[in-house]
Amino acid sequence: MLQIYNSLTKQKEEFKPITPGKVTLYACGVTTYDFCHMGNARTLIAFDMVVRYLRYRGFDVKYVRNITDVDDKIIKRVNENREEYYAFVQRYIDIMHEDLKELGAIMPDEEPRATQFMPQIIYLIQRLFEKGYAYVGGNGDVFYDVRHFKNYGKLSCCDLDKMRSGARVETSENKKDPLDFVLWKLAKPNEPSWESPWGKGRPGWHIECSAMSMGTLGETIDIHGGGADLLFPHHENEIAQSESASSKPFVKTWMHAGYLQTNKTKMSKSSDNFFTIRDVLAYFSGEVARYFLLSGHYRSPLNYSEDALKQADQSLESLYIALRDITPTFMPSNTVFEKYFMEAMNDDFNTPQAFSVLFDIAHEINRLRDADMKTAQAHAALLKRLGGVLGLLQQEPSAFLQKTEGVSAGDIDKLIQERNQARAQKDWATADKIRDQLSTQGIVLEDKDGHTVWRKK
RNA sequence: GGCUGGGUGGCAGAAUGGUCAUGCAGCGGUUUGCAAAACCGUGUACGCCGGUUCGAUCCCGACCCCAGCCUCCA
Repeated sequence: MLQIYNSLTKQKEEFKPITPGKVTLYACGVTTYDFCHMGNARTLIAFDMVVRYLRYRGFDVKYVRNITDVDDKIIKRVNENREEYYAFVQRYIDIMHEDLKELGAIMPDEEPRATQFMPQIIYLIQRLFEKGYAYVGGNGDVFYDVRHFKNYGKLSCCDLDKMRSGARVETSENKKDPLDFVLWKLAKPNEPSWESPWGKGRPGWHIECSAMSMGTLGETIDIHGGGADLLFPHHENEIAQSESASSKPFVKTWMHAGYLQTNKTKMSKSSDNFFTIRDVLAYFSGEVARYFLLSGHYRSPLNYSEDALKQADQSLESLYIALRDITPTFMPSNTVFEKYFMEAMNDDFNTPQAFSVLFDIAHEINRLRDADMKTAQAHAALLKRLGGVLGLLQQEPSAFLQKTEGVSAGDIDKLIQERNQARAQKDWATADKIRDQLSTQGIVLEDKDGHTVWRKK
């Protein structure tokens, strides 16, 4: 039984899709005005893992991840760069796609962009007017009237009046209530704009996701999620808009990924403590970065450090060593490993626990490979399959273990030959000298069963 | 001020009322020409103080500390 923690009810619930066997899932993507950082990657990879596991469990998942391509920050950057708007946005979309590919992410089935949903957005705002939830403010912008929606605050669990006492809520004479938020914002000069019944302008931040979620997946969907920082106000506002327009529940299960931290504080663009995906990929492979991101439970904070990445690299290496020089064959029967793996993942996607099962299988392969190659091969097949559910271990082991920089495989083989000639003559001094030489170049040699294999260190 | 999560061994990071997380690193052993890898073994970990209990890291209460949201944020 798959259990998922629902941010709306604050508890784990048995997951039952609205339509048996099918899952509609919407993940909030990124705003494309800069390189994605590892915090973005964490959330993106968390949902990637969720989709993969749901599919492994046999669900027919429709996976939608949006792109926010209208936004104040984008406009600001575009004007600073004096760049053409769509060219700027497209550049960062391409970069995001490249980065996510490196991290082994699957593509969503649909990737809607806010700018492609203007008619739906405008229609949604019209519906909100008809039902009395929208009004034109003092400055001509269109606002959502939170006072009208009695369930406002049900996700982020805040009392309207208490939130107001926080004093960090910006007041404005344009709004009826400080918490009211913009649905449609009138354009200023040099801003991209779209025609609407309320004048040329652009949508507010939250309305686009409501329009895209309902437009691509329906008015009530199974899973909607994003980073924990979207709980309020973004997701709260999405609920308000969507449910007051459709009079239906918007989302059954809300999922939120925990923060990636650096030095125990949240990694974010505004704090200037972030590392982009590319920063990490300059030193570690995408698979190592992915392993790291999944090495903590998706809802827990995860601490980013170079050391943590190194540990991920080492861990992944030992899994690949188990898969080295072995041909995965058929699935083994009667093993308890897959059962344990599923139990871990069924418990709100407990990837750290699932990892421990992967290591159990790796140990089993290493124990069996001399005594019972056939069973070892079967376990190798299982390890690769379960690793695949997490988007890991799909490379050839040699591709992971022998990724060299600076030294060519041909040169290494030549030196290994020389060394083995020396070894045959028991010229240990020469042999060790060659090994030390390779070692300084980051190459480790292993002598086994009369031949020598190498890997990067 | 309101609200949400946390505090686990050198590091990362899970579960759990009483026998093992797991990984990385370390140590001892087997193996090896020496190594490496692998295998076997190895650690007085659970913020502080009370309480419940035959027994608590895990339940309850107080306290301390940390992070986060309440403003753009994955």
